[in-house]
Amino acid sequence: MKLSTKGRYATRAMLDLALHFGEGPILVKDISNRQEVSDRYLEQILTPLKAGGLVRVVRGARGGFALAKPPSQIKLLEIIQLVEGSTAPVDCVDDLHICARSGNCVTREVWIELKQAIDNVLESMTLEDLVDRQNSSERSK
Amino acid sequence: MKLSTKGRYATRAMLDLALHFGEGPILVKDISNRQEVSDRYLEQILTPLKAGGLVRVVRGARGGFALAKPPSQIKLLEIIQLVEGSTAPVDCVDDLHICARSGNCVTREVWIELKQAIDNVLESMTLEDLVDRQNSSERSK
DNA sequence: CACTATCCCGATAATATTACTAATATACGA
DNA sequence: TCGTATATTAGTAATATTATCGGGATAGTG
Repeated sequence: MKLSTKGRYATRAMLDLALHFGEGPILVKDISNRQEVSDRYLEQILTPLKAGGLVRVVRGARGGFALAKPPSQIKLLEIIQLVEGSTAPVDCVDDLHICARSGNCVTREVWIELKQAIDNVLESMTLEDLVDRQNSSERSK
Repeated sequence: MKLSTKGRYATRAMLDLALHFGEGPILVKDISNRQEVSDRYLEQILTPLKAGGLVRVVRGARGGFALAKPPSQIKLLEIIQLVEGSTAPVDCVDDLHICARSGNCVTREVWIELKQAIDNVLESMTLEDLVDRQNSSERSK
């Protein structure tokens, strides 16, 4: 039940962009430096986020990445789904036909409930929530 | 966020044992046949469940595996934890020190909430619940 | 226009995990 | 003491993940 680095890095990169929202294009290199991850790898992770319309890109000199929408309109679930695919803990949750047993499999029902619990958390949280938390934890130092 | 086959097979094997609770030792081979998984691999999966005290073993002729407690006293969370380790989606949830950023990392708080949501579901469900569901879905055929 | 900054794309290397197999040791019961 | 069954340990093939690299496309800048 581990989240891969894609999901973690993507979330951190998006939070980074949210913290700099409104400042124009941000360099991948700046994000990767602040977040201490490989910039080449981060590029790959940003690609599906661009394709999914969560970030917009300015190419060429003075280019970079920026959120395509305000942080309040980006749910964590969207980020995770774009880089990791479904949050289903088992594939049969999304596609009944990959396992002949799915029709009357009681464990499948458990995995469905699990997915719903996960989605509830990630659906209810936006980048703005993270920004707020970050700010208030900074202030309390 | 995928559950490995260990978690899935272990859950199904334990449900199988629960359905045969009270019938004495059950052969690994019988479980693996019914559940259509490799018996060699299933043995490996049962090992941590034995170590964790969820199943008891009778070696030698007429041996096999059986639940160590009634199905009502075995939570799915215990099964998953024994074969997969923690349900934490990211390692820093269990051990703050594996990442220097953990001290003031807001994404970590999200992963903590996620783990709690997962545990809530798995904690509230026992093997008996699964047996009941299975029986009532059988009857409704 | 030439130059440079920046993202884009495809390939692939390195590593880790998963799923499974093999062989041998050990225990129990008749 | 023999046959049946699990225990234990080591090995491995397949796959997925993580990360790197080279070269190319694009857009500002002077």
